[in-house]
Amino acid sequence: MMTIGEAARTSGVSAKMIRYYEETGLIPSAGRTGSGYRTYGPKDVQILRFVRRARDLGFPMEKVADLLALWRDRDRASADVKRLAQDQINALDQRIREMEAMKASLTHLVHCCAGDERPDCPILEDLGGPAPAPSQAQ
Amino acid sequence: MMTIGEAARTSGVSAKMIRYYEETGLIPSAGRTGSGYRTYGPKDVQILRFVRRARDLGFPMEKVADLLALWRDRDRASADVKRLAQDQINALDQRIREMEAMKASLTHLVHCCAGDERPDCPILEDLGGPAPAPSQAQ
DNA sequence: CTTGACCTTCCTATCATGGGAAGCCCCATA
DNA sequence: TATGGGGCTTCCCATGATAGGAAGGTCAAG
Repeated sequence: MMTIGEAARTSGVSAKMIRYYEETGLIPSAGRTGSGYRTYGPKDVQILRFVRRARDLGFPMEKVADLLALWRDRDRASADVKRLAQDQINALDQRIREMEAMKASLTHLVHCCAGDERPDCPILEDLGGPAPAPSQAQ
Repeated sequence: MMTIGEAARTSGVSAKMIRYYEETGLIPSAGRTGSGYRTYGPKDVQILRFVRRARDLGFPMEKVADLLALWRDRDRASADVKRLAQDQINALDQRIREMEAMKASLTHLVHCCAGDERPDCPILEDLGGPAPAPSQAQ
């Protein structure tokens, strides 16, 4: 049995976050010593490490909760886990594409900008330019 | 002169956000009618559109403020603008790389998972696995 | 018994945005 | 002129995941 500080060090989850995860119900409430200190065993640390790794893969906490539930369920179907993982890949892909689009726009603008001591700048001209014509789209 | 609602529609920035930008000093305080309604002219809408576009390129509000300052400064050096844009490209690149790494890990795990009705799942095994050996790194 | 490290709870902030309530204002129409 | 509906105002709250800090209790080593 260890204190929250030791559990934090061995799991890679900060003590702050461990308490937060407990408060929100993501993880079960830790045991307590007579004086109120939380206590953690190897199993608890494993759960925390699980959460940590799922977060490192970009899963939002809600999905981490789903993964934890499947992990605990010995009768799960691996298809359910795989679907969660695939959904997360798709979500990442979506965000990557959005950022790639931003990057492409910026890269174009940067290539058009002299980048010298003169004030003329196509980047600012683009940002401050007129609204694109609505082109009578219905 | 238009109301905040019209300014929102023509600039693409919500009325909520226009008030927030004003409150935080990103944009100058709007004029007011006798009865307290904010008023916006074409110049104000142009500023709002500028902010909107910079945000669409992923600039954090702090950098948007820097861009606005350069935009207003007729003696700016385009090099300063270009540097901000390049920094933003680098920041995007960083985040894209992080997400690509997550995606690669997940893709590997997904390929290893049967995805059927059986409970055996390498994804969960990986998440719940033991801590990687510290390998006596100093 | 003191000291310092650790634990507890509670409150605050972040970043950018949306939601909603309570109340005032403006305009058009009956 | 009265009324109704939509728009405006301010103020408060929530998000998601995390960090910071204050005030106070606890533990262990010296």
